[in-house]
Amino acid sequence: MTSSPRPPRPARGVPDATVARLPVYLRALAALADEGLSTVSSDELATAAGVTSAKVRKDLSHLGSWGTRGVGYDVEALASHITRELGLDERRSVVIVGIGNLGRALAGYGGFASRGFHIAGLVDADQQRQGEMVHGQRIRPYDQLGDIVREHAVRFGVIATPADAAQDVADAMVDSGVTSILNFAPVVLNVPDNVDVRRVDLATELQILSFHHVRKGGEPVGVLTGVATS
Amino acid sequence: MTSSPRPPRPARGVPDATVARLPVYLRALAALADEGLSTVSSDELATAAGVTSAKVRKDLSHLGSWGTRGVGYDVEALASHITRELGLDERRSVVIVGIGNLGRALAGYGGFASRGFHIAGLVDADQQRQGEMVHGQRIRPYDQLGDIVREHAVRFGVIATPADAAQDVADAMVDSGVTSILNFAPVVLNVPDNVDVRRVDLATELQILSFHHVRKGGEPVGVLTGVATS
DNA sequence: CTTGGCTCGTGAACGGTTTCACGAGGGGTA
DNA sequence: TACCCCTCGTGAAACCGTTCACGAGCCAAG
Repeated sequence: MTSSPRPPRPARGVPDATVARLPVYLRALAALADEGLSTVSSDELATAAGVTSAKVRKDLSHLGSWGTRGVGYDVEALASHITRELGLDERRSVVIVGIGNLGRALAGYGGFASRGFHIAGLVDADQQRQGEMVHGQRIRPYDQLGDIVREHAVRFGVIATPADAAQDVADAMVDSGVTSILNFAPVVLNVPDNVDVRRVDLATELQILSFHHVRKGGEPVGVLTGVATS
Repeated sequence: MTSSPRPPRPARGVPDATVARLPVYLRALAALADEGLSTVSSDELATAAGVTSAKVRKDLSHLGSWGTRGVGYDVEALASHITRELGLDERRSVVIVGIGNLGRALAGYGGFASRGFHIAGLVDADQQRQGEMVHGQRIRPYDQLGDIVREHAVRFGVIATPADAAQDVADAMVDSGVTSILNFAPVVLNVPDNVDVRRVDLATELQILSFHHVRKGGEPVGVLTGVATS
C-alpha cells in the first residue's frame, strides 16, 4: 500500500505485437530468476524468449527505460514492471464455461493461478458433470453463470464449449458483465464493441504447420503405399 | 490416384498473414456449405470469418483467381482449393505426447480428424496412464515414441507435456523424423532449422486480454476491498 | 581522473500487411 | 443484343512492425 497508487504511467501506446510478447518475456524472466540471475542483457533475454535482441530492446523501450547501459536489465525489477503493465498485479477473476477435457486442462493450468488469475467458477450445461469436483472447484450448472459473474465481479470469461453453444455462452457472459472473452470454440463470436475477444483455435495451428510442411518438404507421406523410405 | 500428382502449383509466395487466415476461411466455408449456400461474396465470407472483405479478396487473390465477378466465389470449389493449398487433402499422421487433460482434449478434437489429420499415437511417460484407452487409442509408453513416428512416417508432433519435459520430447521427435511441432508447453524449444515449431500458450492469451482490459476500463476490481460497486 | 569496453535506447531504413479505390469482367434482364 | 448492376482482382497508398546501425551512458580497471 505504500507504493504509488497510480504509477508513473510509463507507457502510452504499446504496439499490439509488443503486448503479445510481454507474457513471453515475463515467463523467461521468471525462469532466469529461478536460476539465480539478477541481471540480463537484451541478448540473453532474447535467447530465453526466442526472439531477437533488437526486438527485446524495442519492446522494452515502449514501457519506458528500465535497463542500465553497459549492464542490462534487472531481472526482478523488469519482471514486476511487466507484471504491472499487464495488469497482473491485481487479482482477476475468471469464469470457465464448458468443462470437458479442455476446460479441465484450463482449470488446472498453473499459468493462470501464478499470473493473478483466480478461477471464480466452473460452469457446464451437462447435468452429469454438475457437482463434480475439478481442481478444488465444484462444477456448477449453466444457469448460475450470471450469478457467479455478478457475485465475483468477473470480467474474464473462457469459452471451452462445443461450437454450437459458444455464441449463447458469450451472450450470457456479456449480459452479466464480462468484458474480455477467451474463445476456444471454432466460431466467430458476435459481441458488442466494448467486449474484447481472443480466439484460439487448436486445429488452425496444425493446419498452418501443414501448409509450411507442404512448402518445405512437400513430401507426400505415403500413407497408402506405406513403403519405408529408401 | 487419378488427380494430378503435382497440381497446377497455383500460388507462389503466399504471405504468412494470409496463410494464418486460410483455416478460418475454410471453416467458414464449411459452415456456409452446411447452410446450403453454393456461392458467397467476399463480403459474406468476410463476415463469417470475422475479417474485412478487402482482406478476403486480397488473400484469395494470392491463391489465384477463383471468384466470378458479379457473383462471388463457389463455396465448394473454393473450399476444396484451400484444402489442397493447405495440404489437407493428403492424410497426415500426428503423434501427441503428454496425455493429460489437454492431450485428451486434443486427441478428441474433431477439428483434427475432419481436416485430414490422423492420430498415429498417443504417448505418455506416466506408467499409470499407459494402456488406458483415449478416444479409441491406447496410450503408449514414452520409449515407443520413436517407433511410432518411424512406423507411420509421422511428420507432425504435438507436445502437451509439462514444461520441463518438452525439450526432451522435442529432441526425441526430431531424432525420429518429425519436422513440424505444435508446442503447448510454456517453453521455447530448441530445434534444428529445418524443423517448424508453433507455440500456443494458453496463459499468454489471458494475459493479453488483461492488458487490454487495463487499457480500456482500467477497472481495479476490488478483490481486497470487496466493496460492491456503488 | 581517465580510459576502455559493454549494452541500452532510438532514429532511420526496410519489408510486410492492411486499407483504399476503381477498373475489368461476369450475369441477368429487357 | 445491349444495358445495367454487381463483385472480383489489383495497383497505390497508408500503416505497422522489424531490422539496422550507432550514439549515449554506465561500470570497472588502471
